[in-house]
Amino acid sequence: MVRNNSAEENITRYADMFAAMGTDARLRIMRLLLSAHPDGMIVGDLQTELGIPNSTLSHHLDKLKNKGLVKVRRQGPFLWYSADTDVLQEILTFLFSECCTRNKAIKPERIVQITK
Amino acid sequence: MVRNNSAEENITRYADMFAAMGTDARLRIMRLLLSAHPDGMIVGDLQTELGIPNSTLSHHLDKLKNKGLVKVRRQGPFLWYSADTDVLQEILTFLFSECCTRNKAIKPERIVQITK
DNA sequence: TTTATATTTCCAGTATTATAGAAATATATT
DNA sequence: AATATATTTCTATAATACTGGAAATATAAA
Repeated sequence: MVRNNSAEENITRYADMFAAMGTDARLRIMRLLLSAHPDGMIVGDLQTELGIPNSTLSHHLDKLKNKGLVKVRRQGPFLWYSADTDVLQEILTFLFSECCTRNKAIKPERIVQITK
Repeated sequence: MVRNNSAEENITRYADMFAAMGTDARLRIMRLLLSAHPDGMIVGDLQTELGIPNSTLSHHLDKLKNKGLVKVRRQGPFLWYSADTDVLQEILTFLFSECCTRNKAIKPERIVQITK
């Protein structure tokens, strides 16, 4: 997929991704998937871990998938969901750019411990 | 304000902040305020710049203020809104921690150009 | 081909959010 | 006090999103 990378033309896309992470349930899903990276987790285990009804969980996963935050692969009867780290990196880079690079509102060293 | 800083107990708070940045209008507001940091901008100029009706803009600013992303100060008849960089730094640190530190799903150098 | 398990889709109810015109409030100026 | 400007609050509507039970689908195993 060819992706326009100028911040200006991607605002809506970033806003949508923030919205996708903008509920308690979905942010917890992302955290769980990151903790299980790169394998990810199957839906059933997410459900057990989070205590969310299957259909509700399925809707959340669908939204995360649609906004590009997670990927899925099937293995037999199981669906393995995993965090899309390329996209998460894009989000981090966007925020970092807006706050630290473009506008120097925040000093990078307040976010990253730069070890020499 | 004493703030619990363990990620686990702050998930809902972070989710709310992502949701606050999760619309086109509000993400554009944040970008504008960052570009005008640290002074910020008055509501009228935001309105002119973004072309949003005053009452709609006021609701968006209210949400951003409530979730802690912006601060306000009055100067005569003008309200100056500015990005709360302490809170933005918290968000960046949270994301960085989840993706890079806690789980090593993303390498830090893919986000920050570390210049020596 | 029957049965079991995993997950989604269908459907619907409820809640939340976004939008914006009009009226109200707050501050300043004359 | 009267007027002007800035911004919010009131009020309402429409749109979107969250939730979850029940039925449907997909895969595998016996």
